[in-house]
Amino acid sequence: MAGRNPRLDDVAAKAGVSAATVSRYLNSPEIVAAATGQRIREAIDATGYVQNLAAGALASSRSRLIAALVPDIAQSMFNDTVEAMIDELAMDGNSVMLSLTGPDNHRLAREINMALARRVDAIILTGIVSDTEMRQKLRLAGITVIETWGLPEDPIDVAIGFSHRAAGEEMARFLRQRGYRRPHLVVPRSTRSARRASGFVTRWLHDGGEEPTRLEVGVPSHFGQGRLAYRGLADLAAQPDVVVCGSDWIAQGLIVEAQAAGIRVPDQLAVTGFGNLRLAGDMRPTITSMDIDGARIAREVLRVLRARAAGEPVETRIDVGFRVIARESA
Amino acid sequence: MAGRNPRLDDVAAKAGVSAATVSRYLNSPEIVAAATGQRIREAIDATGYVQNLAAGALASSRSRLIAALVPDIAQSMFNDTVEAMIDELAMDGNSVMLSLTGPDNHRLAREINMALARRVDAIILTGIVSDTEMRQKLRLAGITVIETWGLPEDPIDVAIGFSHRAAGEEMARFLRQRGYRRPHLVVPRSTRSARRASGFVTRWLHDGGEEPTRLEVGVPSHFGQGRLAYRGLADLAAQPDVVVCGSDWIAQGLIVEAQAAGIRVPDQLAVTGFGNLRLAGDMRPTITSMDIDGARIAREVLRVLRARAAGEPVETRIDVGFRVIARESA
DNA sequence: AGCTCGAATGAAAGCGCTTGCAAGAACCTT
DNA sequence: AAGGTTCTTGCAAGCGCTTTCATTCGAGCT
Repeated sequence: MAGRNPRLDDVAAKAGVSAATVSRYLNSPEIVAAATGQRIREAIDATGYVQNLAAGALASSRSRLIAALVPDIAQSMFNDTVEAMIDELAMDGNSVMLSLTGPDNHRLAREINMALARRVDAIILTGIVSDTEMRQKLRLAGITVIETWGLPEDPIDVAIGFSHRAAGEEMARFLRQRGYRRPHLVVPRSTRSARRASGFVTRWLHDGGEEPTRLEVGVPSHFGQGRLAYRGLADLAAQPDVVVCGSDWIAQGLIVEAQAAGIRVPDQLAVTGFGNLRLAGDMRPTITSMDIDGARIAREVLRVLRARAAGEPVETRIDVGFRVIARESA
Repeated sequence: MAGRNPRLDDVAAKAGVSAATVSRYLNSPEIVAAATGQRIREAIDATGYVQNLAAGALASSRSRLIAALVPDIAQSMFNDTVEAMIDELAMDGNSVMLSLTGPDNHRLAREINMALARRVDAIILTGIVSDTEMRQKLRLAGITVIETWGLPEDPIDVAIGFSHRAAGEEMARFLRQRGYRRPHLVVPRSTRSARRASGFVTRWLHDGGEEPTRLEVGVPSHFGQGRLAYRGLADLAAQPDVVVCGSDWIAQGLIVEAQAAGIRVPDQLAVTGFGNLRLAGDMRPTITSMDIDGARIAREVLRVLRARAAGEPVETRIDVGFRVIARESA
């Protein structure tokens, strides 16, 4: 032992083979003879050897590290997706480096540079990178770059998501069909929310409705903002018949506040959310929301990564769609 | 250029210095002459060089990678702490590898091995590792291991947290003093929750109360469980006057369900949560909860890591305490 | 002028693994 | 039995950086 950690050589010596063979056994057991494998396994146990992936990464220029960049995890609609991804990537022997880019993607550039410096095998972005220079840098990096939760015309590499504009339009269509006439939008200050709101308004006007009122709220979205949003209604000239919230949390907070004020939802005021989080189905009343299949996004990410690893071609734009989940609140 | 990525050598050649100097400039700019630094900076820009941290890690045996193991991130009280940690560690040039160990720390062993194989500089665990063999392995790894959110007698290395038992006792004392007589406990199936419940009961009985009723619920905790918990009350022989929930989410769900059933909180039924999440203060009624300073845990983690890096000694048990936040719900 | 000392830099030996190339062994095939 | 395959395995050259040790150079001192 002599203090230092056992290396491949030590295992090799003990097993009576070369380091190369041990390396092969570790990476693709099936190509070494069964008997040899057995001896190597024993040698590993005997020495207490722990593979050094850092050295392996350098030698093979495959780090098995994947960077996932998200704005935050404290209150994020992406958490389920991120969790599913981490889970599944771990199955393939990858590790996920989670980087927080902060509100407005504040630290995006820095975190991308960090990921590149670590020679990650892939970078998974939440949302779309707008900075042209950064996009170029990522293109040149020669690794898989996946943009999720959005669907740009011209992805950096691969995009997996849906059209926020179309989702907004769909919600407008849905509410109009249900007979609502005066929607009020509660819009978090993010590009994605803005796009949905814009889609909503376009469609609403197109269908003959009047310009909806709106309130902008900060990000990340949370329960408390729903309460604020409810109070904001008092300032409106005409009261809305439905409040379209940028997230289920906001919708939930708004409902609680409305109820505390003695307002019945949806009889006196209807509410919709976005994201179809678990709580949307659990709330009283249950919340009408827009479902995005986060697990599907995670699966597609995995599929793309595997295809790339196998050298197969992949689509560059994968639309996972969305759908309105009609419940009690609207 | 010739296709391959520029290396340290390329930068060195361009700047007219040796690779060693460029390396020094990159890692501690202050030790190279100002003029040389300037030339190196220009050479880096000119070549578009991106540092290869994987190679650096191998050569220096410092990966600047830190593993954070948490049960999940979808619905977790630790998210704020984890977020604060990732944020701050990033400032120091570290990256965080986030591993999900799953309910019951299902995949804990695997993820620890992975972290060790990547030669992380430190491992931050959520909760306490119970497996003796694993504890031993971590001790021998020779890296900083921080257990958080708990305070074992004999930490693997460093523990930063609080006594769950004491927190439970404190809640019992608080409620008793407020005049409640029949508490009902809603206990998530986790070691930590169980310990708090146990502390609560001990203290409650000690103070002359009767054995509280209880309901176990699955993990991770979420809003929907609060609703279920409320319905579970119907099965009780005697109705409680206060429901002590294992998390704020459960408390929130329970309140919503109670209100939907026409029960006034806290007049007819009081409720307490745990964690003092933001929503506890935002809910109607606001939720009485137990505050754990997650940001403080993050700060202490950082302090320990820095002290270790500087070779200074550190305490092995850091108690961040807890405190009851009395609000409207109880 | 001669000497010491610190600052700045270079040379070179790794860090621990992967992998292309090649050779030996074992097994067929005709 | 010779020639051809297919498996297994070893050799050795890296992967791109860090760091020890040694060297150079100029400044400060006597």
